[in-house]
Amino acid sequence: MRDRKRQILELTEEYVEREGFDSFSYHQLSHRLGISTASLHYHFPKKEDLGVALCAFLRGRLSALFTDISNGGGSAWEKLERFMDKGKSMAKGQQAICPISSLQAEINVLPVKMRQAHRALEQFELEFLTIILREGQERGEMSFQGEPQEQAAMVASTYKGAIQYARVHGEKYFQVAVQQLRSSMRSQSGRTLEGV
Amino acid sequence: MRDRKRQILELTEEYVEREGFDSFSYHQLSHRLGISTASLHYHFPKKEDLGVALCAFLRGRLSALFTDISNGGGSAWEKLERFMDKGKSMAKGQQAICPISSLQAEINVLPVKMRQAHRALEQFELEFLTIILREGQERGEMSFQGEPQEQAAMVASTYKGAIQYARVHGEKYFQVAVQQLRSSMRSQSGRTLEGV
DNA sequence: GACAATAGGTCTACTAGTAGGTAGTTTTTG
DNA sequence: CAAAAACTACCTACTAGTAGACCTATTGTC
Repeated sequence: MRDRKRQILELTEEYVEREGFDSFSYHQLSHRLGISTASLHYHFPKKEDLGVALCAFLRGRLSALFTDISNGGGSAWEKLERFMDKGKSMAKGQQAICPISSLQAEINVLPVKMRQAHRALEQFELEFLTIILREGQERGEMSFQGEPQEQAAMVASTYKGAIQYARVHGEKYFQVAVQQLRSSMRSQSGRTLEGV
Repeated sequence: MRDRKRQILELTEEYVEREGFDSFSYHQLSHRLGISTASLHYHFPKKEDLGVALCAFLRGRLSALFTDISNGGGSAWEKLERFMDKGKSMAKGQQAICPISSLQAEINVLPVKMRQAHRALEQFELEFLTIILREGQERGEMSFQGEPQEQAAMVASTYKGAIQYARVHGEKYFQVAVQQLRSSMRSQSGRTLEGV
């Protein structure tokens, strides 16, 4: 089995999304996979190694998504929606939050190498979001004050924060928060019209 | 010492803000306070008890803050700023996030009683935020589509999310995100003016 | 084709450390 | 004195991590 590593990483992601990196154990992982903890240590000697590999894994998927969105065409709004699609399914599935947010929340108890990998991952995500917002602003599709980079900070906070809130207060919380976010960026002329 | 309990709770809050509830131990607490872990167990038999007490402690402080803000007068904007002041100092002090957000992030690994206490705490906070936003909207100070309750979901997500992001990306991240949040709610006439 | 040799992956069995928690005793304090 | 608050000493459970044996599929060699 060459994809055992992948299998482990996918399960790790699941646990990170639901419990956080510090809260799951090699024992839980091994039990679910039907192998021993020693086998897990064979693939990822230290838990830190597993964590860094997870960051790389997430980055790969994120990168593919961004390429996909960029090449897919459509308006900036459509791109933003595709960017936020994952969060929608997370809030729906319940119990899970964005793995990047999960790592962010426990950043102070994470091994140093993981912090660096996480930070780069987050930077990467913010830069892509900035590109979408810049396009939206330049084309006059989206309306906001300040620089696209600044607006990206707000959009990311709202989006990730809403996913986290949704786990406690229900799926609807996410939908409502994101709807308000959309309204706040709707171009001036559309601001008095009814919702999307 | 009658305020030993308070002392423990304050230190617990500090740890929750920096590391999370699951990641700190009675040993750390006892070491910092110069007492034994058994003494800690005397005041709070189970860690769950400490967690529930922390929620009550936080609720008390929050309640006092809300009363203070409500009685303090001023515009809805001024009230919102005072609501968000705590986050400002957190982003500045670095290393800390809102304790309520911290608990929110690890909600799935928290004892059941803590989840209930946390949920109520969050509801309480959201309701107060809703009141401020309703006042802002009714007085024409703030501009947003939809119900105040819906906007509160977005504002809370943005605010809490920004504090969390700031711990990784620096204080400025929080300031920028909140500035964009303000801009998005500035009444129509002011929207084309320069920032606050 | 037969025969090692090798490497990948897994196992059992173990270590050391730390977590939360308890029992029973002693000290401090009103 | 009596209650509150602290202590010493311990237990059990679980954590990450290690050592070394074992199996099995491929591969190079005669």
